[in-house]
Amino acid sequence: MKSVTLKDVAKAAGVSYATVSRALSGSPQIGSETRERIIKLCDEMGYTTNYVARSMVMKKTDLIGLVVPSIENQFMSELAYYAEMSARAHGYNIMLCNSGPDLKQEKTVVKLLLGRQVDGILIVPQSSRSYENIRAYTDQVPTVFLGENLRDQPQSYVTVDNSRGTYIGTKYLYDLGHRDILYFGRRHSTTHQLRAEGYMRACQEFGLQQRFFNSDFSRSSINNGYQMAKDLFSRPIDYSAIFASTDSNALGILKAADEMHIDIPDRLSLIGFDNIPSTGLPRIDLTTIEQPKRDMAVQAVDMLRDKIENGTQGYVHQILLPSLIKRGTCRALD
Amino acid sequence: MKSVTLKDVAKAAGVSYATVSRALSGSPQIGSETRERIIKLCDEMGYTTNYVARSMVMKKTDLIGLVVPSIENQFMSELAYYAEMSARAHGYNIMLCNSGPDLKQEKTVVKLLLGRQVDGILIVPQSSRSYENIRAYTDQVPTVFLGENLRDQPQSYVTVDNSRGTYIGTKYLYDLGHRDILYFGRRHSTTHQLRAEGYMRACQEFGLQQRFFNSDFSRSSINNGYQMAKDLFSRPIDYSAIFASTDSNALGILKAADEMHIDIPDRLSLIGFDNIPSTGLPRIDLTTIEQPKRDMAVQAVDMLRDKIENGTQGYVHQILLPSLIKRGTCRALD
DNA sequence: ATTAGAACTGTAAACGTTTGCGACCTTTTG
DNA sequence: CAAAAGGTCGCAAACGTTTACAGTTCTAAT
Repeated sequence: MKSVTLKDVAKAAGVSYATVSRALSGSPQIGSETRERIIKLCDEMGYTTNYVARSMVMKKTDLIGLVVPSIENQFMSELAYYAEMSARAHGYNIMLCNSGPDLKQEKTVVKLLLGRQVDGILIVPQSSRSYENIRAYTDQVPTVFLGENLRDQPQSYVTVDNSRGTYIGTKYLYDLGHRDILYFGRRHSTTHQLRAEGYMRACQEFGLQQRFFNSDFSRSSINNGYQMAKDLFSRPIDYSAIFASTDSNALGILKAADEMHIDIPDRLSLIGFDNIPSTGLPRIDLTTIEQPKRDMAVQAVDMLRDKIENGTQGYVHQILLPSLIKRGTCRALD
Repeated sequence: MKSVTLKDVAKAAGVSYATVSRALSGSPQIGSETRERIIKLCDEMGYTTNYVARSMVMKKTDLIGLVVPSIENQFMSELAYYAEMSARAHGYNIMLCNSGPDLKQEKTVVKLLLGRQVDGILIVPQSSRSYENIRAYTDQVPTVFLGENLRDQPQSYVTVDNSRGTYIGTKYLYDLGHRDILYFGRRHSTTHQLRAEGYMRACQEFGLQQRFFNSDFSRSSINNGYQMAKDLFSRPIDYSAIFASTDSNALGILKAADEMHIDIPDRLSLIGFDNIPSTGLPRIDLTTIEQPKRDMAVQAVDMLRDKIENGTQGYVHQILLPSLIKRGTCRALD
């Protein structure tokens, strides 16, 4: 359990431990025979450099704190996957924290990460209020927000063009012949406001009536969508398509529709948003708007690295393009 | 960006920094007025203790390395979620590493975690060979394996009773009247060998013929299952039920069956293993065997904590009970 | 008044690195 | 042949904590 230190190999090599350190770090002021001898010895003795000691003097931990509301969420776990891969490829490790449902815990874990001396923080915020929530800390450490649009807050973030996503989605439905499109979802967070805006813009452009059905749940989940959809379907269905603000909601709608024998897509077309893996499953085959999660993740760590390594001070709002994934839940009318 | 240290608040309080440290750690040998004054001051000055410095002297980082093949996998992200929550509740933070598909990278990240001085490692192994793969490191740091059965290797692990899982699954099919049950999946890893064994045991007990269709893919994914199932369904279907060794495979089978108009469950009953969230989706509604992921995760961190904090030396094999989740893909015959 | 003891606080070492600076040795140059 | 230059290497400080030990002050008892 006792690990071998620089001092140990120095003693074995008959040099000072400064020399060993330099040999390992490839300093030019070390003779090549000495270097090779030392490196070989390190290998034999199983030396691995102690990163916490190194962090101490370097004032840099090569650690990125990743805070997500819940890693079991498909959207976030995919972001996390690409973020970790990309970070590690650049020498950083990820410290993972679930911020759970409440803002208090989000604040707690950010504070905790600060104590851990992370070089930067990558955060998938719980809501648009997260910015206010952790503002006290964001000037103490490079931070980039991921997945949520913070509008013109003075913070770096990367997100998709949510408004454009719903726009191209409704345009798609319009082109399919739909004239009565219901928008299903909440509009509390900025992200969802923007999604609603894209729908509204398309409606205006194509001369459609704007019709909203708002979920009052704070979190969009399959079950919440299901509950709301049951309510929705208990009333007359005088629309031919539903645009669900998230895939989770769409899945809930799908469940309710199946239960109430409302055929999707024959009776009703349905489109979601996010393109979480579940939407591609057999029988589900949900038409949706893709968020380029991989690009989002790697761009976010690139931005963070830039802040960390170059001390870049300003903030950048990176808005990536969503795309339409045509699958089986939308049908052409007539 | 410059953070405030013990020395800073010591100067402000007019005491030595040892006193501040003691006040914060609740040492009994500090006057209560001094303590409160110092604590208040720390608050005002925004002091947070530097964990890397603390780790240096304490020889303990309160860090647990979590290595999973891929965090985007639903099974693993759920394990990770509960593991992180439970770990943090006990004062530990999680360092996340994806080990990817190859053993080399698994070894690399474990080594990396060692350099980071983690107190322990929680690993969801890529296969049963992972034990051999990282054996060189498992005696340098407390380690527990999660999700894979290592049989009687001298290592701690927590897993489900895989054999029992397939046993109760086939028994369920038998009770439903099925007499020709095909087992679909590979048998390379120990886990899958055990699953096959449970099926075989049930077949023997109920006098059924054992019928295997082996996937030769090393990873079970929806697409691999789909490819194999297309092959399978191109031959005569002289069985009434399929036991898929994983939910992913089952989902692939479902897709192929739908495409080839083989009705599930009417023509064919289908049962999976793992109970990943996708199986509960509308229209999917896959009958499956549940792995108690939450219990597995918290038990694993409990075991790890025990090793870390009490220096427990032996190893324990924790085998949890699987359970049958009855859903819509199995039908009673006649 | 002296002192034993308690209560509190300060000093300094230690943890394992990195790196500026100085020292030594060898080689080259005038 | 002397001295400058260049190539190697060691010394020691620093990073921010924790904690054993020593030191100081104060109370209370003799």
